[in-house]
Amino acid sequence: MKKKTTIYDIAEKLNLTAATVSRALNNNPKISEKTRELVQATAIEMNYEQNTLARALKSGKSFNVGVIVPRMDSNFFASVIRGIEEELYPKGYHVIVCQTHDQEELETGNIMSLLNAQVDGILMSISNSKTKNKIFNSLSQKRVPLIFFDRKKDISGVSSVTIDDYNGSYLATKHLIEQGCKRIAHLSNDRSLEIFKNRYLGYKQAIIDHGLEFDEDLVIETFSKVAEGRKVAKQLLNLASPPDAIFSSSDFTALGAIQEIKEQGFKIPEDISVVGFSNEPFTRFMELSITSVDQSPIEMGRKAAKVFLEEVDAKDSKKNPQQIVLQPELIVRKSSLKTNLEAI
Amino acid sequence: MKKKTTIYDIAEKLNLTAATVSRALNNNPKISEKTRELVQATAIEMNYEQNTLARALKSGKSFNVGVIVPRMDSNFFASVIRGIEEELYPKGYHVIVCQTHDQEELETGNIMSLLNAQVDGILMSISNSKTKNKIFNSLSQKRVPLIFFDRKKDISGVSSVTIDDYNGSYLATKHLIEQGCKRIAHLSNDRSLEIFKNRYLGYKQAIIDHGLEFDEDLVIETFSKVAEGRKVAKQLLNLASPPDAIFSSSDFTALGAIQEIKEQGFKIPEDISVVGFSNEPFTRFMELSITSVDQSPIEMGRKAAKVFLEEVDAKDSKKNPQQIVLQPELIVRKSSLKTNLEAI
DNA sequence: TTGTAAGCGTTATCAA
DNA sequence: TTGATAACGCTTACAA
Repeated sequence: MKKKTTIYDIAEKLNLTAATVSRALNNNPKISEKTRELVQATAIEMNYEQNTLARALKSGKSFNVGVIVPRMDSNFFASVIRGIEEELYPKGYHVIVCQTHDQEELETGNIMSLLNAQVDGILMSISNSKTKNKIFNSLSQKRVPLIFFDRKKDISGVSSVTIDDYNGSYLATKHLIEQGCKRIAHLSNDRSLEIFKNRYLGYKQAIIDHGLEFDEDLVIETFSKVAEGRKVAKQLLNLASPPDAIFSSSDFTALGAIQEIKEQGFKIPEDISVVGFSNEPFTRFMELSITSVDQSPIEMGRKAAKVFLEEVDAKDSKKNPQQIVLQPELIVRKSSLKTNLEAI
Repeated sequence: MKKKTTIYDIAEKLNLTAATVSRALNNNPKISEKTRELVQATAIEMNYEQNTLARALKSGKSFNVGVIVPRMDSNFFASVIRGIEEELYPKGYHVIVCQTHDQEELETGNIMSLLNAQVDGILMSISNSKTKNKIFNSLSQKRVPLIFFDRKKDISGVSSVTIDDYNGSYLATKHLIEQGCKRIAHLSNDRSLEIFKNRYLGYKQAIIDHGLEFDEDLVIETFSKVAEGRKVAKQLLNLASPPDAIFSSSDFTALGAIQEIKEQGFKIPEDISVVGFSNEPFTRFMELSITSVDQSPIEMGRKAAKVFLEEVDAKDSKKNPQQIVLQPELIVRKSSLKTNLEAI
């Protein structure tokens, strides 16, 4: 194996010491311009590449950050990761992505794996399962910055970047009301997670603010799968007084609901309007495009990465945890737009 | 900061040396059973965690492998990554995922980044652009195993795990012929990539084998975007003698084609049948579900990871590059299944 | 401005 | 079976 060039090789060739070479390479001020240029030129000539492992061992940093997401094949999370990459690559960091598949064991396991891999920080969106705080405490003990995005937990001292789910939900529900809908059902999700709790609350408040009757029977807790959406829609359609609109906290359940509604012969949006959440690409591509709430995931990723950079630089000084909240945008499409407003 | 426990701490507490502790922890045979148990118990008690960085520095390995994919938000690549994870996590490796977004600069940049991060190997699916062989040569010079999956390049000494695209294509085309289609168009893609060349060739051969006329005008090269599918379908429908079926090398272009066909008032599959490739989840979820070719991505990932493990263990001994080819499966759905065969 | 030397946490080699 | 020591490649006081 062709040995890699080290700073010793450069030092030897130039009759200097490794220390000087190291300084020259790192643009340390305590060095002459001439030496610096000579060293840097020689480094290029000899194909020198820094051994990041050694630097990491010495500095205690790995220049890797871990990103933990429930899954990476959703457009939302993939886009957040993209945003994180955009911000972190230029700073010399690498991004290790792990998926939890919403399983608590995997979530805990991933955190431990990443810690073991010496990541300099963890950016994560927590899973549905109620991961114990214990593991997060061990993170702060080790002084590994933890930043939540999208799905957070309230842990003191931990920063987060989320969207205003409450407002997104409020906007979506208000839109349905303005389209003339009177009995709006809500497909909720594990409300021990803030995002789903807030989506529920925003929905509820919009109903109340507009003088409609809030009916708890129209709120169903399910989870983000197409098949679940079908199942739940079936339940709703069987009610004595079925809804004339469904606002889902997930695009996937919205899709399932749409399939079921159409199959039972109802028209969308005329009979029943549907709105989803997340603005997954398929909501745009469907024959019946789906109204949804966009969460600006790239922006979310970039913001989370910036917070990480601040915290990792802050070292031992007291942390000022930030709670950044982005504003969502309602994208109106066919599934809820009644062109003739006679329905009102 | 609470200092991490090192083997020195354990050694000190037990009046041993770090070397002995290291041996005990690594189940080195040259140690007494008693010491081993004592050390291991103490390690647990003191919350010892191995510093993988130091181990990496010493061994020259990082226990990280890099995975490069065009994008991670397609079900296909996400599933391959899942397969790789399943195989590699138990062996103590971590997986660093990078996306190229089909840009050559990013592809080259990612490889260099990963090398700089000291990955022990790279598993990749190459991008559409014609990445220069130079970068791959530098990989083999550094003795970093490179394994291609799905989208490969023929480089001597490099292993690959692919599916039999030729056969998948052949099956899909044959299926359309059996459904009574006579003029089958093919949406191709950059044929400098083997997968798309093979899908083209399988299609062509099936046409010829079944006595149909092969018409080069029915083959259109495009790229994997929904909007492209629409555009290309428009072209095809404008032909003097339009096709009665479209076999697309991508589910995304198939989807676009379907949108356009329906918009122009044709019926699917009666007037025009459509088959895609990759078995993305949306092909199943659409109101009009789409026939597609499944590529068993998880299996592909696992196989690729296994090849990596073999190569990384082989050390300096001569490599025996493997070319593993998996068999695809045709999943027939509504977009091509004519229930009444009167069309024949 | 440059050199010396210690140290980051391991593992491997040699000696005891 | 265990201990002492060097080495992996780099950074950084401290000394010159």
